Amino acid sequence: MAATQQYVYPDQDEIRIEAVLAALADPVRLDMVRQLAQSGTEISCSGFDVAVTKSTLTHHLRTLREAGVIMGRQQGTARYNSLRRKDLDELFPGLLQGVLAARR
Amino acid sequence: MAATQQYVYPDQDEIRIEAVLAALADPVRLDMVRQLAQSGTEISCSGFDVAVTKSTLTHHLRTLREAGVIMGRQQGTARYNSLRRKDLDELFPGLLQGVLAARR
DNA sequence: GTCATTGTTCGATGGTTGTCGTAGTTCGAT
DNA sequence: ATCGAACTACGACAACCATCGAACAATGAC
Repeated sequence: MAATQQYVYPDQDEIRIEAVLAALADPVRLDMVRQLAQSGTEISCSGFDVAVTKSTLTHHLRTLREAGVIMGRQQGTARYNSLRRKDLDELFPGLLQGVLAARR
Repeated sequence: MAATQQYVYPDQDEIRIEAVLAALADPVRLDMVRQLAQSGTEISCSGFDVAVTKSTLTHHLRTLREAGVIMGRQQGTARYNSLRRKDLDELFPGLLQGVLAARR
């Protein structure tokens, strides 16, 4: 199922800081978040520049989604992912900014 | 060895964001950091209010120390731990603030 | 319909980690 | 010098997790 399935995203008040931190702690996922933040737009699954297989990428996207870090929009066979920046900034003001300020 | 041993702390420029995030992602460690931030002072190992055994506490303190989140000062048999707030704020401005803003 | 593209799901696997109990070490006080 | 208090170190164990390959599902194009 490449597309039809509808995912459940945590409401803003269901986002837990521990889950967000754990999601951001992995190098691959942190890189994905950086790419999302830097692009400022949506990125399709295949659009991420990461050195893992498709199935591993799906795993990371699910982790980020369930933590409340990203949202997904379906279009055709493609799924476009975007940062939940507003939700995160409201809940944890400064967190994303601080994380993204880290030198790579 | 309760005291004599000198630990090596990462220099500020050796602190990696991934390690900091992983250190903060654990509920017990996050709670310890919250206690440090709220108290504004040092807390001895036995001064933390956590529901784990001493050996587990030592493990968490080591994780926080090696990630660059805390420093330790030896005095007698006690080790006083403090937040490396200045180092973290300089490296990742807003991160600590955002994490601490999270509702418990 | 057939096929390529896109993404998910399902084991399996190896590595990491949080937890504990036990033992050991250092320091200060008696 | 003996004792207790404060931590640390080590081994063990269960749980979790990042990774992959292979198989599957849905969409769009031909």
